[in-house]
Amino acid sequence: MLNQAMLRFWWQGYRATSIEDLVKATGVKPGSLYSAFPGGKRTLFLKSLERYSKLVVPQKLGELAAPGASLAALRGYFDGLVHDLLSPEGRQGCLLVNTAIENAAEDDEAAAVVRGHLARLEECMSTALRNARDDGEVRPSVDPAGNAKLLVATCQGLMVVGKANPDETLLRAIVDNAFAALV
Amino acid sequence: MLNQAMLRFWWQGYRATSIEDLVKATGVKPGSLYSAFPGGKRTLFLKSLERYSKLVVPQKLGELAAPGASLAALRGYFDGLVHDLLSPEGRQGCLLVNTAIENAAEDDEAAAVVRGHLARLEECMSTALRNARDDGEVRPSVDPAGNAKLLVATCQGLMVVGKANPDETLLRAIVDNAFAALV
DNA sequence: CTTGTTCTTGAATGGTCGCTCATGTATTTT
DNA sequence: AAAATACATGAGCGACCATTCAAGAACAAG
Repeated sequence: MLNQAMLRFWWQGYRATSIEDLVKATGVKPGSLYSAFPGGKRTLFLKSLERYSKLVVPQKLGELAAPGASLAALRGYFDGLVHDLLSPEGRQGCLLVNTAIENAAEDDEAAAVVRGHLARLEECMSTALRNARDDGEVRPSVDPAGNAKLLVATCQGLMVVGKANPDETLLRAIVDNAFAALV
Repeated sequence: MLNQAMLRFWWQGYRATSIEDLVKATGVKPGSLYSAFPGGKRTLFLKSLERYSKLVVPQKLGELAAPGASLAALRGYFDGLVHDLLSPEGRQGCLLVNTAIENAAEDDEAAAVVRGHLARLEECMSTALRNARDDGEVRPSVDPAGNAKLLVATCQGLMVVGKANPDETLLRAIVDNAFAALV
């Protein structure tokens, strides 16, 4: 049930997803839905965000989540992002990015989940950059903490651009140039 | 009327803005509204996008739109972005970024306006980078075309991050690191 | 089998949505 | 002044929204 809700919110957005959609998609009737999720649609949405954050995000992070992650893992994450944005199933982008735009301004709890995600992403990237620098894979002058923040922004931007213009050449150029700045 | 519509769509998003909102905000009654804008809400939205693109965007671009724009103008644009994201009136970010996330997947016409905006932005940044390189303000190895694409993504990402986490230190760090990679 | 309890159901609620159109009010033309 | 045309009005349309709740089904305990 929660999984279907997550998928719908992911694909269609919060406002565009109606309870009836979820009822039709899952077979769970309104009464059961509301007794299982007190607080209704919004609660369901917040739980969906958490589920996404705990199930989908780690899968997308892949090796990048490992403490020993290095430049290859970082690059792999970006390549995966590009691959997803170009595939029909990945066009919806990232639920948390969509939430940042659609809900963050009016829903502090949702914004907090997004902030948590961004912080985790930044941490992963920071360790990967530190490892890469220690291994001599990037310029010694690269500041891992600062460039992690930049790379977080870059991958959010990649998803905005990819959503409006899913062009492989363009997206690859963005990633290439982001990494060219590091070596 | 169109201006009010633009502001509402900008601040609240497409779905979250109802016709009644616009009627209340402008005093224009539903009948007049629909005879002035055949096609109803969606037409009004598309016209709002165009208005934004022609009125708000050039103002934000500032010197960056000039053919002689250089590194200072580019930096000025990013600083302006950060400033806006931190001010209460600027928290809504950019209407075209919001549209990319909320509507691009389901509305090709809206997506086309966003693509046009991104292309224009990329062009401005590309010229600014070329000028900067010719003036020796950035490394000679910097590829203006490629880095323009990257910077476009960076500023889209800046707005996503800024919407979820409007923290001055973080946003400034992103901009600083983006420009540090150029010199 | 009977009773008590939990879970499930879907019709119904009041509200809001985008949108229309008969009617009333200006404005122009004759 | 009268007629013709254009514009403005807002009550009302059917559809859909999130949500509730009385009634029924399924199950457990005695």
